[in-house]
Amino acid sequence: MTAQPAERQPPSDKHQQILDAALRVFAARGVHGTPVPPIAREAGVSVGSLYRYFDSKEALVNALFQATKAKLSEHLLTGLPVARLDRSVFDELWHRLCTFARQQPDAFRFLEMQDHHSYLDPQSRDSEYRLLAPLRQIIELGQQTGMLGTHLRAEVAMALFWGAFVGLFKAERLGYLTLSDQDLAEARDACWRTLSPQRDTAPNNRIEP
Amino acid sequence: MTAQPAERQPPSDKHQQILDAALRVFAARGVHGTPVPPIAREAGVSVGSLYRYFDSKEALVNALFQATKAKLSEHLLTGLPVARLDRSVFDELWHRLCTFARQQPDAFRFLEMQDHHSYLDPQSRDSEYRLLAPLRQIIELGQQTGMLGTHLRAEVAMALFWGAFVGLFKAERLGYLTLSDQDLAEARDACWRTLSPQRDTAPNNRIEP
DNA sequence: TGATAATGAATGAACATTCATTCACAGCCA
DNA sequence: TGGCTGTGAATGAATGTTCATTCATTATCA
Repeated sequence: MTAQPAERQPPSDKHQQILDAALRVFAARGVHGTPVPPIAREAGVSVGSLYRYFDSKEALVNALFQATKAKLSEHLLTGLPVARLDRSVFDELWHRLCTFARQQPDAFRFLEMQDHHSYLDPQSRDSEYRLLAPLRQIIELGQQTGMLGTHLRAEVAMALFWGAFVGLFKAERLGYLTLSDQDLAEARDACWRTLSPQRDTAPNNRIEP
Repeated sequence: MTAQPAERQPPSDKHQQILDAALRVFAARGVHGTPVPPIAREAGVSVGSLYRYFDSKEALVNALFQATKAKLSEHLLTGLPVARLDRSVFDELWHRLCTFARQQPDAFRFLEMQDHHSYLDPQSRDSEYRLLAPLRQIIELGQQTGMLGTHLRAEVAMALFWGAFVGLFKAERLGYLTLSDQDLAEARDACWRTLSPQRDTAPNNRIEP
């Protein structure tokens, strides 16, 4: 993008400073609830500068959404062995979800909040799909190879799983609980049991090998 | 305008009309994203009248939140047999959740949206607790009577379950899937399996009868 | 010096809230 | 009966505030 070789600190990247600040403020107060001047203040720049880097608040929201979505996609999917979905891959995916939610709580929250939907342009909505599609593919693959049960349609399985994970961290953020590592491991096991083939009550609907 | 003495419609309750309209508009556009005049228009009253019934937008949001939360509590808990949590009680609870989400989608959405949190007063936050506390008690009871597994702390189990359910309908609202009755039944079974005692991998930690 | 970046007060649009006025009707009087 | 009046709900233009955005000015640097 820029051709500067040297910049020690990344002061060149006011662009990035602004995105970072916006993420913090949006995560705390929502998009509709956040005026532009506080974003600039948080980023340590003037309002005018902010508008030098982003055409409008809407453009800022969309850029932030896509960047954050891409960061999550990369964090979850990069190098993930997707040839098959067995227990170890599932555990790895869970671990990555947890580290993202823990290390980048603002990003996680921002992506899950709904109040920016009216701002999002088609490209942002696409970026949503670029995360969800691979995840669904992984689940479908798991079902085809018999590692996951087929008692749930893949879309339904994904909605349940994703919702459960989000619910966990949402409950923590709202102060209803505090998640220990053991809690997370137990929740992971519970989710795996939900997705894995039924052993007792289900009729035989396994796929021929 | 009309001089009818016997009020056929219940125009007496402008209060209720305004609450109903606000629910519709908030569910569609969010609280921060909704100006007051559209609410009044949707309710068929003037802005001035709205302010006769509610001191401020904030007061309206809080009244609506508490009323809606109470409606959900009543829908879920009234007459629910809570002496024990067995499969039939769980199914009944699931059924009630589904009918609420289906019949009152605006109410369901409004309660789940986060963007009104900055508006909520302590009393509204209390009303949140009045729904969650009984649900957690039910889960704890289920664990004590051995109907539910103890592999998850009750708070964690609740967060997973609630999150999964919300995720299901959120995915439908966003157009990622369409939930058939069969999907809902299968999701219900999957959630029950998540909560019920582990049969294969768990050590014996049942409670003495 | 000229070009580019940064600034924050200024601008106008959109907002929440108010209030002077209208309106419908019940009670009252002649 | 027909007109007069007090009352309080209803109205929406007016008000002051907050917002997103602009731009004249200043600072920076090559």
